[in-house]
Amino acid sequence: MATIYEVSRRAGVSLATVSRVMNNTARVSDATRQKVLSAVAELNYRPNSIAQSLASKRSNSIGIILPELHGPFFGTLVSGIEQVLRSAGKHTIVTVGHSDEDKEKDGIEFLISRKCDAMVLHVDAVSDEYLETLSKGPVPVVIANRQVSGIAANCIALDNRKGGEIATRCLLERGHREIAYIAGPAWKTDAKERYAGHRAALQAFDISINELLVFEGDFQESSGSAGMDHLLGLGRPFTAVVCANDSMAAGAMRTARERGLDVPGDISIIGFDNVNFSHYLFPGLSTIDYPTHDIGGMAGRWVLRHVYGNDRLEIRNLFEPTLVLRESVRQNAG
Amino acid sequence: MATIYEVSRRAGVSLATVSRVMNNTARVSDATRQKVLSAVAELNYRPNSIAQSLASKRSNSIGIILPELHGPFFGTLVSGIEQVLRSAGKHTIVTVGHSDEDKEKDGIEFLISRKCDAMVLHVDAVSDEYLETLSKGPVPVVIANRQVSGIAANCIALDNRKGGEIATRCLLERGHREIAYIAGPAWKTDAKERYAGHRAALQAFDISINELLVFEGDFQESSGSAGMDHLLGLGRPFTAVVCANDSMAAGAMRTARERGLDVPGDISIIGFDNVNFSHYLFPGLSTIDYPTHDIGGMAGRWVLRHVYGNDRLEIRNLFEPTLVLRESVRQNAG
DNA sequence: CGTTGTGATGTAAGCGCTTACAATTCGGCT
DNA sequence: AGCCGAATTGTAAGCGCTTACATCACAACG
Repeated sequence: MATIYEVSRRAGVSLATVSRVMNNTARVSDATRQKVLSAVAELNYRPNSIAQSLASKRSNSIGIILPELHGPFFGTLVSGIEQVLRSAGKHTIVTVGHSDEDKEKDGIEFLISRKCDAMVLHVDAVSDEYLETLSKGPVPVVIANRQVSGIAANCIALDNRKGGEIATRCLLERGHREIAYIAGPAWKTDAKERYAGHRAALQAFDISINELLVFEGDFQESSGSAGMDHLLGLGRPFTAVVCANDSMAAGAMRTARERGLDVPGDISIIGFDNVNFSHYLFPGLSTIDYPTHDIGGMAGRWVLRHVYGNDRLEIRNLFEPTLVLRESVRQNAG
Repeated sequence: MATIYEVSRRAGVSLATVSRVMNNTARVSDATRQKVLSAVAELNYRPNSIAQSLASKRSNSIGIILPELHGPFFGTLVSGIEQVLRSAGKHTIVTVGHSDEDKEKDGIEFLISRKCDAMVLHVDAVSDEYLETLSKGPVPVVIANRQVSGIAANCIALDNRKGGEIATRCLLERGHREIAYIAGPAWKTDAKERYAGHRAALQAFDISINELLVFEGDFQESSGSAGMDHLLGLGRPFTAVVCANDSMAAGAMRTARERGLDVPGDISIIGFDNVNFSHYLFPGLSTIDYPTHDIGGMAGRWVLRHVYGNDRLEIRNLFEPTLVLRESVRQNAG
């Protein structure tokens, strides 16, 4: 591979000049620019970006850390980030944290050692304090899908609470009064907030929460099934169930059908996330749209703005969830 | 951030010695090793991997290029790659090609300039020749989910043809004789092979292909719906339809139901890929399992073996598809 | 006691680029 | 002609590390 040195020789100019035309970092006369450009073309020269990074202390790469890479959710998120960053000539280094504190920290350390210009973090095992400290450090941090109070400006998230509220309100407005809830793991922030939204909606309708009708799942389909089983076994009547995410809703729906219930005839179900498969379900799953791609894109814009100085970019920190109404929810006949 | 120089000063040894203990690249007495290690700890030193790469001409990073990042498929693939590479201390740079020739080439150029030690490519727009030439170049290439004849050893793929055969055979063995086919885009290699498998299976049962019952879709759900509409409009009887992927199968299934047909009562449907949502469908979709995660993992192993010299690793180039039987396929009563 | 071999450590030359600073050129004025 | 400042180009010092090679200390040996 040709180096900048060979280009400079062939063009008959200095290293610095070549560097300048490559990076458009200073005025160069048209004549020399042409000489350089043709030397570049002849030698098929491509700057070694590793060397560039070392010399400029800019790596032009952004680290991303996610809980997982498979599944419908995170791919969409990375996709959003990558798209805006790539179009600005930056690139992404992706690594996973498996929702494990050590692995998450490890991944972060790794990205730092890789001299990323910034990091986009989607982590759930490390503490808020850790993140606050981290954000004081040398490498800028944007936190996706989590709100850390001390560093709100670095967070790009969905208003989960409002989402939870909308979901339950949708049911209430359709006449449902006995509403069960299949929650996410209580230690996860988003799960907590969705649940808080649920309670707020009930309260707004002057309905007291029946703790019996709440089941704590783990965001997996199987726990949706288990939750539905549990709820049905209670013998307490209910006409609708809110699930804290679509996977659990799918499990719940399946189990309800297996128990001979009709959805939405006997029971309405609403999920959360609007993942890719939710409209494939039968009946189509009503849910709360999670603008994952947009949130990813916004995280990318945040970086462009705060790290690469593109000040014209508007940043929004909190995204609004919206209702997606499909067949799984129906007016309560009772 | 501390540099190796500061560590060497604090430990009272030379740069080289610090480097040696960091990389375990030569014998160092226990005493000095301890001195170095504690200096490292005190300064919280982390090698600058950019500088390492420049000096060693090893970047310890592997480039990945994919058509897209969202959707159920590619996330799983990256996940497989990342997992095995990460556990070997390597990392991944991900970029997308959008199935567009220029973008794919651009992405590849980018990864090369980034001095990746190797590239894992999942591309469909560039030509076989381009890939063959590329593989002769300085950076090793492994090609996922595509078989390029000249460089078979660099390809990790699924036997799509056999998969197509298994799908159709599954229907044939259950008494179906009038079998429709909703194909993928004819210019995609995998679509072609799956279709070839379909025809082979029919042939093995001495059934001649009815071209009328073949519809070319584009792998999207909507074209599955369109395909089903088209087929039903033909007025020719058929008792089963093979879809070249699950998304189209989902569309076909939905449309069949909307037209008042029972799946699998009136018509059996089988898909291909076994994507995450296929078991969420109602009825559960029978399909051909695509071991995406394993294929990704194998691509990672290929790199470990051929680039980092881990010779003990076994490489398999062709993966066998397997049948996943769910409710959408039933014995033909007629 | 001088040699020699061996293991441990140090020295210093890059890796390919960026960038502060110095040098040069050149047009416009007086 | 002589001078000045702006525009252009060149020089060279790093960026933080790896690694070939040199050096050193020391034990074993004849």
